Amino acid sequence: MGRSPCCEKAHTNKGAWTKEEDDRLVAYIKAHGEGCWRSLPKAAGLLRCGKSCRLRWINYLRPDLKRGNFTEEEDELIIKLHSLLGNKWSLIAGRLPGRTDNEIKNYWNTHIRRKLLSRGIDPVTHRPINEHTSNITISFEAAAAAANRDREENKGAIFRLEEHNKAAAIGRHHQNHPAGDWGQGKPLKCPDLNLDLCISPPAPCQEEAAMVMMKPVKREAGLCFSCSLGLPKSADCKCSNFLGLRTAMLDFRSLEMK
DNA sequence: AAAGGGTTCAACCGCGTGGGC
DNA sequence: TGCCCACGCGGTTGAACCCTT
Repeated sequence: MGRSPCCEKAHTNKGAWTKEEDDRLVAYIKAHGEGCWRSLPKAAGLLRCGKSCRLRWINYLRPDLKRGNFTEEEDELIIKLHSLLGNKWSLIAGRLPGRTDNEIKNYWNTHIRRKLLSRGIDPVTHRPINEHTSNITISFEAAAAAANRDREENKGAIFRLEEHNKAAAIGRHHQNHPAGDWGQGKPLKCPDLNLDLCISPPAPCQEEAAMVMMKPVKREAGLCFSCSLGLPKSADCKCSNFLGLRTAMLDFRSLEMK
């Protein structure tokens, strides 16, 4: 027994949307707002399933969509976020106002993957393609192991810093790789965001960080350009945020929350 | 000009999750 | 506590378009 279908497929249209269908959907949502996708098609007089309506609205009809080509700035931000979050397209989209997860996913698969490959970077691991693949550190699954290995390699220095930061109930953003080094022809290293994701019970201010993470970043909301891209702080930077996070210990479970 | 292969992207599909009962 | 339902997500598909020969 399979899962029951989300709608009565025999009486629904499929494939490309017509102008008339678009108009009906837009008019209905303008009048009644988003939500109740299952009942929306019938109410709006559309022969579509709710899922299809939702997707059409979110990916194409929403008035706040940016559309048009991605900028270099957006490219680099997507790459950095992907190295941090993996294929969490909705989370990545949440950091790019006006862009949808579907759009970013498609753009990644068609443009950025190739761009990274041409730079000699594995788009999955964000490591140089010829580097030994056992050193993957970008996934959440590997984060704890990577943190341990980093501690070993740095003879405890990072660990002490972590302990210090834990005590101060703030996270870490110790970073000393010039952003310009990345992808500029030198031996390529993965963009070392150095977020050192840790699995730990939330400290008091983590909840605040989690709340911040649930909302899309608006760059004008106190983030300088460098911080919004995850680059090292500039001399005149006064931000206490990184990628929309307060510099708190980042609990990856918070990242998953919406 | 036409054929064929490659690319892009809108849309679909199935599963996981969380809330309500 | 367990079930059901609706929603949201990520992977996949396929039609339309583009490019090369």
